[in-house]
Amino acid sequence: MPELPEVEVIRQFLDKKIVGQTISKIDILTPKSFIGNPKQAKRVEGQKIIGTSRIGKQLSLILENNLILLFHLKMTGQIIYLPPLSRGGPERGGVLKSTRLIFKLKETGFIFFNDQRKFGWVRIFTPSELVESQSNLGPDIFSSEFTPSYLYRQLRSTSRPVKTVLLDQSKFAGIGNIYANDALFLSGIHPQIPASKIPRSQTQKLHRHLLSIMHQSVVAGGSTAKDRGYLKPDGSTGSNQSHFRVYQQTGEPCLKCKTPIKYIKVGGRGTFYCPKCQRL
DNA sequence: CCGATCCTGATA
DNA sequence: TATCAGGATCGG
Repeated sequence: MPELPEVEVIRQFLDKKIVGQTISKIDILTPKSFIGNPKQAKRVEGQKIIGTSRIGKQLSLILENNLILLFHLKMTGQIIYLPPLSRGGPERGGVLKSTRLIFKLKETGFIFFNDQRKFGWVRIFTPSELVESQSNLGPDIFSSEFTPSYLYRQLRSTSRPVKTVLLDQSKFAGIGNIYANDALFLSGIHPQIPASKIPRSQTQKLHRHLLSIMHQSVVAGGSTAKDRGYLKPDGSTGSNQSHFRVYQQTGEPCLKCKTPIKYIKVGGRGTFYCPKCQRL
C-alpha cells in the first residue's frame, strides 16, 4: 500500500522523466477511477506537464494551463511509465486487467494508472479547488510544520489509541500502516496506548523514527510488501520491505529481544508489535 | 467512538 | 467458498 515514501519515490521518478512532456490523450477505461465527468478529461489534453508535487499520499502533476492532475493510489494504485519505443509485455508495464486510465504522452510513451481494487482515483482540479480539497489534511511528514512539538500537541489532545491517531490524515499527512507499526516499535510505544498518555520524551523519539524510516524508505525505493501492490513507475519493486521491523512479522523474533512479534487489530487495522518492548 | 463500505485477488 | 487485506469516508 503506497504511503508517503512510495508516493514520493513515484513523484521523483515522474519529475525526472515526464516533466516537460505533453499529455496528448487520456483514455478512461474504468469510469469509477476518474472522478468527475469524463468530458472534463479533455481539459488536460494538449497540456504540458510543468511540475510535480505531493502532500501526504496525494500526488499532483501540474499542467501548463494551471490545472492539476491529482492521483490518489489508495491501496493498490500504481503509476507505470512506459517510455517510447519500449517493447512491453504486461510485466513491462503494458495494459493490464487492472489498468484504469492511460495517459498518452505526445510521441514519448505512456503513463498507466493501474488499480486492482478500484479504491484509487484521478481527478482534475483548479488551484483553488485543490487548496479547498486538501484543507482537511494535516502537515506532510516531510514538511517543516511537522515538528516534535506539533506531534506532541496532537497526541496530547486525544485519548484514542496512538496508532489510530498516527493514521489520521487530518493530523499528519502521509503515515500509513507500515510506517506507523515500525515507528511505534522503534520508539518502544504500545500501539494501543491512549495518545495523551505518551510522555514528551517518547514523542520526540517517535518524531525522529517516523522521519528516519520514511527517509530510509525513499532511499530504498519504497516498500513492495507481499501483496506487491506498490511498484516503481519503471515496473520494478522497491526494497524497503527488507527493513520491516514488525510489519508483517507475526511470530518472528523481535529484533531487540527475540520475543515473537504479536498481531492484533487496532481500529480495525492489522497491527504488529513486540509485547515486551512495547508495553501498555 | 466503532463498524460498514468500496473492491478484487490471494489465502485458508 | 468464506475470509482477509486496509485508505478514506460515512453512518450510527
